[in-house]
Amino acid sequence: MASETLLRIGELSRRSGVSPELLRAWERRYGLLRPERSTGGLRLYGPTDLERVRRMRQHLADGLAAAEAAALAAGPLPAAEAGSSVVSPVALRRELHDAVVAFDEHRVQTILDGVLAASSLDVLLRDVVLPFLEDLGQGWERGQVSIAQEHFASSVLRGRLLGLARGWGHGFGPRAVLACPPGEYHDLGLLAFGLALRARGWRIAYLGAHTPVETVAEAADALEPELVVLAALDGERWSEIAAALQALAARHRVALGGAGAVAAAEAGVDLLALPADPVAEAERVTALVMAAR
Amino acid sequence: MASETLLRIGELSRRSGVSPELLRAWERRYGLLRPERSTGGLRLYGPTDLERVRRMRQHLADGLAAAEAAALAAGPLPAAEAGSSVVSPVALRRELHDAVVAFDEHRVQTILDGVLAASSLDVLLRDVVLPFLEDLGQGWERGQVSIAQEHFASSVLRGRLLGLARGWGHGFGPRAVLACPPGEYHDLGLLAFGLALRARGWRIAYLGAHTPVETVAEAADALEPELVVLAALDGERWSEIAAALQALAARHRVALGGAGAVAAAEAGVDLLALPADPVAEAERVTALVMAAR
Amino acid sequence: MASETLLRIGELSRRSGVSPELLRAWERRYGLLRPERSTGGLRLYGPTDLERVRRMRQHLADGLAAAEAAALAAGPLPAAEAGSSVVSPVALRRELHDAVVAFDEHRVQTILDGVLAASSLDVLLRDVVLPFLEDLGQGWERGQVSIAQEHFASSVLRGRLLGLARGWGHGFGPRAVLACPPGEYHDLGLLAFGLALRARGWRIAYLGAHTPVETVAEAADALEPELVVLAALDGERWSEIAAALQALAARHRVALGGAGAVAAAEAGVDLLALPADPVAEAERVTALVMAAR
DNA sequence: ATAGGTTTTGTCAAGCTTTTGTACAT
DNA sequence: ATGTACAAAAGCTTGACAAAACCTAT
Repeated sequence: MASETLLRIGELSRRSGVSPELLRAWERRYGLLRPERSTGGLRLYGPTDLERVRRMRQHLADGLAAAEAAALAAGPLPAAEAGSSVVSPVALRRELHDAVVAFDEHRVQTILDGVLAASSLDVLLRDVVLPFLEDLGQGWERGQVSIAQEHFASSVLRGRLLGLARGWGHGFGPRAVLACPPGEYHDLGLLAFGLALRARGWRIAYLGAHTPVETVAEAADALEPELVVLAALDGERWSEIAAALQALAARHRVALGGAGAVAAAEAGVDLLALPADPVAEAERVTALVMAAR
Repeated sequence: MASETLLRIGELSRRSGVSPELLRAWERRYGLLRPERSTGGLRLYGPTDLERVRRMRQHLADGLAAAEAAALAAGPLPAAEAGSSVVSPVALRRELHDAVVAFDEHRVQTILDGVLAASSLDVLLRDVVLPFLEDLGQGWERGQVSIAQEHFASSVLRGRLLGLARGWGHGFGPRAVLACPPGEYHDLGLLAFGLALRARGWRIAYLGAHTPVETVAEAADALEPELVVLAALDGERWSEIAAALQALAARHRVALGGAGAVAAAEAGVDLLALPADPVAEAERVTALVMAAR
Repeated sequence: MASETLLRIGELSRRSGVSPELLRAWERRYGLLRPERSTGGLRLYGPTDLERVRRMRQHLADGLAAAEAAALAAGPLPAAEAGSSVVSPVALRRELHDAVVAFDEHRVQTILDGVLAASSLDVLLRDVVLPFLEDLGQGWERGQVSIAQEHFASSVLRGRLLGLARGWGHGFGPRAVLACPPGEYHDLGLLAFGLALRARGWRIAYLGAHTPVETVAEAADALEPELVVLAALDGERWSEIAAALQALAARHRVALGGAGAVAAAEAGVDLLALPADPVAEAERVTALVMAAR
């Protein structure tokens, strides 16, 4: 606790990636940091200052003006970062794992409640649920989890994510139609993508697993969405539906996610690939659509 | 209410299918509409005007002279169809149907909210959701609903039911392990059965669609439930897994639900059939288990 | 409320997809937005402005004239859209407060629906409803909330919680008899406790506010519950009924909740105090009963 | 239905100011 | 380390303009 590591401006600059001049400018103009001074007048920064600078940069990356970013970053640190019960995503995933192994649905729910209360939806998806699903998808190579537990976990998570999805068709943002291609029954990643889009203002029409491309086309023709997204864990799915995809892409903007999406997208015309994780791709796609308007 | 949507003539024309010139002619000749005017003199039509134009067209199609048609259509609108506070299940299903056809997720949720506020879970399941699913399952013989809308509806309902299922693994009651056999992906009926059990105090472990019988056995061996339930819409599923079912029934009490469940249960030993609707069967099974205690 | 994210026009443009020039034109011509200004005169937009712009665009897409679209979009935001998917408990309580002050029952229900869909019942009770009631009581003391508003909030919340309580006497778990002592009319905390118990599998018999201890004893003698719970906000209630409580505790396990419960429990024999919040106490009591089984 | 004039609305430009990262002199 | 300077980026106001939509009258 008492071991206070005080950094000088050069070290803070190196750790934060912000030039010393700029750090001084932020201090002078916005009072972002209030470093102590050495007897010789050198700035000495405490451990929270680095976190403040990181928040400043995050807000700038979000598009806020420097003055606004600083006003937000200079405020008190939210409890999550302040120190007490900072549970790492890794620890959370292990807790989830234990709860699933015990078929303890209530504990799973409680853990998710905790994450949701302490952080954002993005964090829940990117750092907890999706990595956890990745483990699931890899067949639990350590052999500690049975198929039964995998089914159980899927069910509970699907319920939770669909709960967060309530009302996601409502509003005024751009529309997206989401579906998995025929034969693909793993829709949790797509669900997460839908939630990440929703958090960015989109309206979602969700068709779920195992949907024929013609069916997707019907919905797209009816709704005229800004984006149609198909996602599959299994890269085999794409080749069988290449022709139908092309027909769809002729009338709508179509994106492909999941394994093999890049290859499948390159094999066609006017197909957008979503190779990265759902949250990142939601961010990217949103920027893209906003720019196109 | 200040929130009145005023349309200009072009939009009214688009929505009514009547050319702007004709709309103006009807106004001049018969006084069919009395639009407000913008400061610049443009016509601004209120929400009732569209209805008036539709009535005008209907009367014309019925063979009335334009002057007569206008005289009828210009009259006051009959009291809106709004109102009826106590809604019959049939009306609710039609409302649900309309909302699904429009891909209006929010409306679906609102309708379900209303049912849940006014009645019990049993009513929601037995009289609304399950009959509605039945219609879905019959392929919407009237041809008014596409596969896309069926997928959409399944998704929304699954989310809703899973939301009601939260915490259903917790408590003191008898345990049930629920799953659909391999190849069966329609799990909404099973979900409804689980909820009906939960409302009667059971603890539920839900494995969901497409679960190998061996996987069900794993879970059952781990949890030692009072009851294991497999359900399938597709009666074909049972024969392929008859042997595995017998092995399971040797160690646990096993019940089969859905189409062909009676035949499948009679073909084996110690298999309980659940032929009636999920709510009724939940009641029966509960009585059975209580008696056995 | 220092943590308000203010956007400059460029960022609002990027997020909404509307050019800065057009945003300024909409402001000048229709007063769509009323941004604050920086000291230098730059426009600074609040978080609701983005939603307003989205609504404007939607109305335009629906065919409304810009002037009409703006008139609709400039109005107050409906509760459902105001918040993004996941909101902090603090923000939720503020929203609830606003809805109650406006006597807007539908908005209250919508807010509660959202919490219930996104989180568990425990969260609804522990982090939203109960703190909200606490705030409301204090607001009333300080004269910021009228008695009418408090009554309104109580009745709406009671209706909602009772709706969730449907069927809670059913099942297999341990039984609990719940009541408030004579003179005590605030039963919402007790209701919340009952729901938290129910979520843990208990069967609840609820006698409600202002119940003579003899009446509680009658019910307890008939039902032989694992636990009898009396709760009062007003600590004065206990002394008058100390003797009757002792008689009850001789035949049943009795717990006391609410203000002064600890003192009252210590003043007697075999009385269990429930000093913490209802959810935590429900958890504790359940563990206790499970251990005893 | 057409013609000729008006209103509405999105876009653009010119000239000036504010904001902000970086550089430089002390 | 401090303080000042500077220039690019972003923003402000005013004014104008043209295409689309709409008006009246013939």
